[in-house]
Amino acid sequence: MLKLTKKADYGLMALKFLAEHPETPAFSAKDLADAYGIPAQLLAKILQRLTKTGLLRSHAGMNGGYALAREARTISAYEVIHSIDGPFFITSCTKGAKSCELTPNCTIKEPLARVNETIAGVLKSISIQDLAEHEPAAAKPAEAHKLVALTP
Amino acid sequence: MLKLTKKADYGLMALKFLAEHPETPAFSAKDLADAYGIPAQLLAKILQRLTKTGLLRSHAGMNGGYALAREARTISAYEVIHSIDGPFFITSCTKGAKSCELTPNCTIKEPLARVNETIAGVLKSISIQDLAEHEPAAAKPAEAHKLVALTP
DNA sequence: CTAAACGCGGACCTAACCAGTCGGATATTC
DNA sequence: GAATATCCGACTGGTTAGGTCCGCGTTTAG
Repeated sequence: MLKLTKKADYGLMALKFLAEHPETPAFSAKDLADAYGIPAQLLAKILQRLTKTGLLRSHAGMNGGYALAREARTISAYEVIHSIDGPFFITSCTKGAKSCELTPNCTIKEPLARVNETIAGVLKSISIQDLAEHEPAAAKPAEAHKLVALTP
Repeated sequence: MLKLTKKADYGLMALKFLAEHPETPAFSAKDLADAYGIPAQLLAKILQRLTKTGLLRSHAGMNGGYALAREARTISAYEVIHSIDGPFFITSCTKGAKSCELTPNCTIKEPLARVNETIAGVLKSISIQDLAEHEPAAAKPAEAHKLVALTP
């Protein structure tokens, strides 16, 4: 179906919320969960993952919580999704040294991998800041065809 | 995880195979399944779907089978995937009249919808013929930034 | 005309995976 | 030391993808 998980959605929402409130030093998982009606414990685990991957900074104890580790402008949607859902690939053939297990000539995989990179490129070009601003100005046309061109 | 289903993969493989053998009038589901080591009955159902959506032409009886309904150049990967997996959306919020059920301001959905359209555009720009040719020349740079530009 | 080869299509099963929960441990502040 | 946090593994329940089975309609070869 080509859709990303709710966890990734939640993660993006939370980061977007943090980007919209830069003055506040930290938000607890519960604060963020309440803001969007997300199950608190679930969001907590997501935020923990984002902390482990270096996108968030956490602080335990009272008045603790989470804050962006970097500037919102420098955090891409790709990083968030990748942190939560792991590496994604369009091709269901799991990549790596072993190509398609049984299928000998899965030549379909190759052009689809280009598509995959294109999507990744688009996602990388979108920052959390872009999400926070309602007017989404992203993906400069200058590098657009570099992203989309399938012939290197 | 953002990956398309095996069924869609199988469908693309089958269409690619048909595009590579335009001289042969028809291939049975079993022929195509054997060519790639795909479960025959499963591929059969996929091909039936593609027939219903008008991408393939079927012929029952002996020496029957499937053939492309149109020229390979005019069949896009998007159509194939859409036929098999149905409409896909990046956002896990199921679209439609009802927006995000509980979440009041899921502003994240809007820019992600742009990404969704971008992906769809890339997929639409790739034809079965492109898959069949090993050297994949797709997505003319001319319309590239039209696809990627998130600000209309 | 009959049987083999084929497409058609519903019902069904199963294994994986996502979403969400529970419970406990550790850290920090007051 | 009590309240408020993060941290983290384990467990469960529901959905869906992947795959199978079986019976039916159609066509063609012999």
